[in-house]
Amino acid sequence: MNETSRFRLAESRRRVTIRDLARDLDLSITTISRALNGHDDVGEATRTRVKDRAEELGYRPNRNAQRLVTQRTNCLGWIQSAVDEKVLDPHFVEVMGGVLHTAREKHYDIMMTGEASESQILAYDRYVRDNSVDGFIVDLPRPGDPRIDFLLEHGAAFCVHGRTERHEEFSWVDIDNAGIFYRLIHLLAANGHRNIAFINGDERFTFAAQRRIGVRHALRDLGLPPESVTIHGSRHPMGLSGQNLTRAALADNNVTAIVYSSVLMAIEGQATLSELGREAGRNICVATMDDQLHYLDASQYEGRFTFARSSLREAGKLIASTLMSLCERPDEPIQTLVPYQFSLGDDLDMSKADAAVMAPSDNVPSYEPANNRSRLN
Amino acid sequence: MNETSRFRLAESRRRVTIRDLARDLDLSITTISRALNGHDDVGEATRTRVKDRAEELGYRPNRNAQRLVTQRTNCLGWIQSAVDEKVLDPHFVEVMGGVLHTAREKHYDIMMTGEASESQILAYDRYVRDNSVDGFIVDLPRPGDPRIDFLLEHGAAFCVHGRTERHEEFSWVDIDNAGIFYRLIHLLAANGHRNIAFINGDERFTFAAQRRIGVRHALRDLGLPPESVTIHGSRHPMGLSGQNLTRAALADNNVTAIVYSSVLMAIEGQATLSELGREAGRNICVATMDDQLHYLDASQYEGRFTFARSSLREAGKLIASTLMSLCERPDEPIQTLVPYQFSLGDDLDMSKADAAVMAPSDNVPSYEPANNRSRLN
DNA sequence: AAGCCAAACTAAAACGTTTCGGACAATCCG
DNA sequence: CGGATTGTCCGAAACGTTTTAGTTTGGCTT
Repeated sequence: MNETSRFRLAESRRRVTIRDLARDLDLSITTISRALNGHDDVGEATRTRVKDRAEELGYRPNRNAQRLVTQRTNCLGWIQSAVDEKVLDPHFVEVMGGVLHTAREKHYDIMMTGEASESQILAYDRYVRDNSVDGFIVDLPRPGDPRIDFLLEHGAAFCVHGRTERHEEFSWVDIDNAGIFYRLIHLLAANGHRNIAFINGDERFTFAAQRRIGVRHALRDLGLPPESVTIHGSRHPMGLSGQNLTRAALADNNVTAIVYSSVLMAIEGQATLSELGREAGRNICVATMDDQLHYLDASQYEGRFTFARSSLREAGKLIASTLMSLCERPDEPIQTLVPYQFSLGDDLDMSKADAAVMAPSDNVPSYEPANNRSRLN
Repeated sequence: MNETSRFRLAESRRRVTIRDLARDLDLSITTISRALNGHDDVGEATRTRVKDRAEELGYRPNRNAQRLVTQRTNCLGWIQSAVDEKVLDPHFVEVMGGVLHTAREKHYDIMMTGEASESQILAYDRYVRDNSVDGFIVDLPRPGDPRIDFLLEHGAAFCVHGRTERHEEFSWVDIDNAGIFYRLIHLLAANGHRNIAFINGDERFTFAAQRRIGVRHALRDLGLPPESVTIHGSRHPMGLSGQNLTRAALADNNVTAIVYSSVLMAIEGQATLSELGREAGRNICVATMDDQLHYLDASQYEGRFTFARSSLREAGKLIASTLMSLCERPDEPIQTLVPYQFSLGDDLDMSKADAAVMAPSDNVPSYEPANNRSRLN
């Protein structure tokens, strides 16, 4: 291959720019731009001519040039906290599926980054300042989460999956964690269960802390002693698997019901139940949150388990659409409660419970901080 | 708040640019840039002065301006095929954890996008042309995968997690799927198992197809009839859960061993085994691929299961580093086989098997296409 | 026929960087 | 002491868009 042909190849490989297109069509760059972007000051004939030729030549506007001049990126940032320590879990992909789905519809991309927890805030800071993204998705909030303070401080657009303090001030998508578990306990109690094991998620996160609060309030309102429900640690850290936790829960022979915070743990626990001669729906009552993890097939246990069902994928879709509309016109915070439904096992009877309490639709989105310590400001 | 103070606020909120910094330090823009980027034609005194002041003012170079002028984005594209139909599964997050970890180290971000399968190639095309990313991660290749042909055609940088046809021509990270399952069958046969159930992954993907080939070759080399191993469909589509498949496998009472393609299925199947009065390691032999899913705790089954263990997270790290070095100097394809180890259950004896066959270290990276149909070109 | 208006188009500035080619001193060498 | 060398710094062009503030053209009024 001689120099000339190599040059030609390189030349032909060059990406076609708006200038090339303008020269080719003998029009100004301005007209090309405005034709392609649908402005109304360009004739219909010209517009189709431009569009057709652009298609033919495979012209794509350079995203970075666009972003530079418009100051908008059409990218949503999603910073993964502590990729090493934190376990990206199966629930996460479910949310991500929803986010990607809806983001794509509006031609947004997701910019994802892992970050050690010490440098977390720095990562947000960097992205805010260097024009990498238009807004942020914030995952798994904790009580007093510094990310939220930071983002509010800097006036950045963001949507939180979950709630924590200051939740009136920012946009979020969440389920009624407290309410769901309040009602689950209520339902179990109404069906005669007085010795319940509760296997919660990681209570350093607000979602799990809220669930525990829901349980506590249920007992209080039912006038039952706190010991009616024993709490069996969280799924994390590693080693506290569904199997282990289930075994620990059933060490007390009086336990008649187990409430799981995740269907994944419930399924893991199944083997242990069998080994111990327990059968869900017959001699042990199993209730669990069902996040509708696509990969798992929870329908297997329909009728044997009691489910509180809510779609994490749906939550992901809502997070994305919330954040995108926030990026486009940031006015009031947008706050969405994702609905859920109960699906009872054959061993439970809904009619025994107070209908007014059980109806999720009557629910006033309840949230209360895990503790009342005054916030730093 | 009056107009003036509002203006001031807005003004002070303006992101600081290199021009601001230059004016502030009474230096040229060029010098700022070169000082910050470590060029050697700027005095040490000036360099520290610039760096300190940049830090003070919180200056961050506008990424989009940088990307525009350098023609490099420091972004890796990861296009998720068919977010709706394809199930983003727990294995995926594990790989992602590794990718994010290593990408972050070298200051790369991951640009993620979901795309319906019809428009898949279009999405790659767009990203290639519009300067969105420097290279691509390609997931879950299938036989004759059009994405690979396309990317080779366009000379784009990419790294595939897995192999398929033309694997000599591109960069990949993979495990020896065929070899692993070849040896697993060999091991089981050497320990007297003559009726084995194999629960494979989705055979539309090469990883699962390769595993099946490994099984077939093992039987051939051992001189055992093909019926010695029955294949029980894949995990997908939905509804074929670990429970269902395990039940189907044990419908044949003569089955003495089950080989799972994923530890997730193996764990799901545990409940079913218990129900059927089988106990792993005692009256049923369970062997499984263990991808070291962080969220699961497979150590529970140490000694009862036989594991072929390989880290998906490690694979993710390798994918990222491969792709990044490809982006920086694209020369020869980089091809990496991720190692694995066996961890035998107490019911199996390694010494009964031919050591020469079992040693993974002796393995010649084997790959053969699932079928021999000639490729379209 | 002059003036006006709308429709269709465009030149040039701007976005915020990096880099090329040079400029200007101070130092070194013979 | 003059010329070459070295160490620092800088002006201007370039990257590929969008947008502002027009200009041109032709038809329509009156």
